[in-house]
Amino acid sequence: MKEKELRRSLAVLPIGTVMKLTNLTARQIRYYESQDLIKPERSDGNRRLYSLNDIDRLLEIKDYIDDGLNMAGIRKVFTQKQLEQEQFKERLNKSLTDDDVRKILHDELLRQSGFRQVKLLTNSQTPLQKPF
Amino acid sequence: MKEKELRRSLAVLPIGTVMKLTNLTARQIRYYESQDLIKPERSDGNRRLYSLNDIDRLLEIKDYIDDGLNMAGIRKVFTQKQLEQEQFKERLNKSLTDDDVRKILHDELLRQSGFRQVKLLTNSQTPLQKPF
DNA sequence: TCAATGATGTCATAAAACATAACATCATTG
DNA sequence: CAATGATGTTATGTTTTATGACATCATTGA
Repeated sequence: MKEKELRRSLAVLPIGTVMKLTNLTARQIRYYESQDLIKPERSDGNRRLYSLNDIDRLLEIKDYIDDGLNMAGIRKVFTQKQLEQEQFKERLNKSLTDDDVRKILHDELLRQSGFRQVKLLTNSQTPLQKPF
Repeated sequence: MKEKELRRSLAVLPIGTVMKLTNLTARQIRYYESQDLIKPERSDGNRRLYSLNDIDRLLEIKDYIDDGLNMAGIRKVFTQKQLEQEQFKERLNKSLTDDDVRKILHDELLRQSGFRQVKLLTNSQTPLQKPF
């Protein structure tokens, strides 16, 4: 999936392509940029370069405008969304490391047990075991 | 899936984007066009416009060149491939219409049976009926 | 070997696309 | 009604692209 993410964030589309893909005018697209709703990269010759993710974002902006939001409102929505996104990733990370710990623990115990059958009530460090 | 096909054949990418996406020079891309290996659309202002399918095709061309084929060879490969594609579709179509016939026949019989067990050899103009 | 061919590079020129900034328009709202 | 927000329009300068001509360099067939 990392491959796909990369493609989607590859900034290669000039503003003309973006216009066709979003049905927005260049004026609108640049204005949204001036309002910090989107931040395209630049080519060597200073041309704006957009990614597929940028396209998605512009379409999202269009939707919000249709819903009656103004630039400030959309900006808020985006920063809020980003916050949630970060929190989600953080939680995901945490749970993953917890899982790692569990896995490590499991392997450790497995090694200690020497692959013998688990006996309950042996002196203290009785290894847990899961049938694979 | 029709949606995706549409997107993939949407010609919106100018040659500069194609260069970045394929690592080919403009000279090469235009040359392959002059050799009938690819046929991009044109904008109102006569700029070449490529689709994602075109990108794929150009990458394919690159591969064939790496394999030692020349333009004529690649052209042959493509026309051959197209032939096979057409035959495949034809066969697919045929099988589909056969399937349609079967389905229609089945519905017909079902209707004639009036949801009773299908009895062969009844003459019966039994009224049609659809559940719900 | 040598000339022909194939693939690509490079250069020149004109046209199209783009960037930026300034001013115009038009609706909404305090 | 004046201020603000969103977008259109116009002007000017830069970058990209199209096309055609000529250059280079490797391969190949006679």
